[in-house]
Amino acid sequence: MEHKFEPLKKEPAYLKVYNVVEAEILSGALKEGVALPTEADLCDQFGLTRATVREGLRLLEQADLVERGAAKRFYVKRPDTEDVAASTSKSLALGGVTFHEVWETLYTMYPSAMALATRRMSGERLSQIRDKHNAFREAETADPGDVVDAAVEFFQLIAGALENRVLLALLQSLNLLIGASLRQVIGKTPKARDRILKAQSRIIDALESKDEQQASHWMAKHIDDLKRGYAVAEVDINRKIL
Amino acid sequence: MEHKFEPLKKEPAYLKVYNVVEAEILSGALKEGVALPTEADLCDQFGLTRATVREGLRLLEQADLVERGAAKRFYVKRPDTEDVAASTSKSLALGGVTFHEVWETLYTMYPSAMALATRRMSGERLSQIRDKHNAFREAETADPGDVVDAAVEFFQLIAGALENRVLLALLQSLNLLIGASLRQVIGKTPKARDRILKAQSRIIDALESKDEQQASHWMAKHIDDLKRGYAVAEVDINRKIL
DNA sequence: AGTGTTGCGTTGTCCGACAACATGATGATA
DNA sequence: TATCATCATGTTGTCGGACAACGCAACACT
Repeated sequence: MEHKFEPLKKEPAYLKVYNVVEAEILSGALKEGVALPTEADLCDQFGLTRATVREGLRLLEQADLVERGAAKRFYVKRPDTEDVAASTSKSLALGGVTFHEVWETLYTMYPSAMALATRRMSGERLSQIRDKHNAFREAETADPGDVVDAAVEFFQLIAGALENRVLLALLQSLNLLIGASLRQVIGKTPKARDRILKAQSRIIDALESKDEQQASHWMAKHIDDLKRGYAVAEVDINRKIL
Repeated sequence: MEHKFEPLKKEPAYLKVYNVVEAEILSGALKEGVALPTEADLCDQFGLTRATVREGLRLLEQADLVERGAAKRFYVKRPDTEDVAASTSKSLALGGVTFHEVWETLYTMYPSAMALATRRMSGERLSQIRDKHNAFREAETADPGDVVDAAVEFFQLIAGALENRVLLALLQSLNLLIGASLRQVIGKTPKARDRILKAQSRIIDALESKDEQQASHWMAKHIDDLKRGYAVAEVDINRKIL
């Protein structure tokens, strides 16, 4: 038996730049908000040329680990749930997921999240939700886009009430996807606004009376209703959302 | 009241490269698997120099939209759920989520996913799960790392059985996080292996008899058990997993 | 106060160059 | 003829230096 050697990796220098800086951020050596050295300084410290260092910086940029700040300098930034959700949902949408997959995920996750949301919902958040709901009701907008925005925002507020960044990130991704998919059918479903309003109202009532089962129940109904919207709009539920 | 103007943005050329190529991939003009033009060709086509084009390529690379293939060329690639999950979980872990947040998400999502998994589980997948389970049982490994791997793989197989890429991507992120968090406590929980084996066995039984409620129930128990592991290992559940 | 001006540091882009490497063609050898 | 070594070519990774555009701060001016 011969000894097997690992294919020794010689990662390009620009990747090393990325890895080193990422590790420093991870380890806490580079704290959030501090400015990265200028490109010229990085060149000195790494012993590389600007072209190479800059390629590494592009990787950091795309990874959302740094952010352009004052004077175009880079500042360290830990990606927040919104960034994570945005890139996740973008990749998924791009990957060609179907209406059905999005809907089913919604149907699987949200009702069970509602139990937690009901327990953890603060009075402050609840009144915020109620306010948004009322604003949506009173703004008698005919613009389908506004309806989608209001529907998605409702989900966002619920997700935020969970006080859990992991759940939040996952549900936010989902919310973006549901927004993208709703946008494609909302124009053809005239009664959508009323149905959404009614569903939200029932869910809010359940939240106010701290009734976990009712909250779950009406959320499931709400999501089921969204599915009916696809049928009304006559979109094939197995079509890709993009 | 003064009129407010949008801050007019002039994106740098390397970003334009990224956006243009991304749009081409999205629109389908660049199909998966086809090779990107060489850097020199891209320079000609965009009217830019290699340094600039390469910065754009680094963005595409980090976004997982292209992949190095034969002869180091770039090939178009739509990100699959594994890539999405990896970057999602990495960002979250980096964002400093706690053991409790990860655990709570598991507890919220998996039991309700089990109902769907039970319905959709194919005989083939089920026997695959059973095989892995038996292999884990018979490999009387003492290596804590192997135990974690087996536990995570079990979750992965369940998630895969859902036949839903959105759910899969979300649960995969979660699986990576649970792996990372388990790795930190498994060494201090000597009975973990047995408890995990027993839990898996019960879940598999429920899956075989197509009993959704039992599957949900034992999965909830399983996850609850994982939480007990944190207590045994005396880790503060509100600590960050990294 | 508010408004030019000037200067400096930094980033965005360009040019040209070369070594390292993979691929495919060429040629030598059995 | 088949196999293997060698070389030419194309592509990427890295380098060095260069310059324009831009942001910021300090200053001078009204």
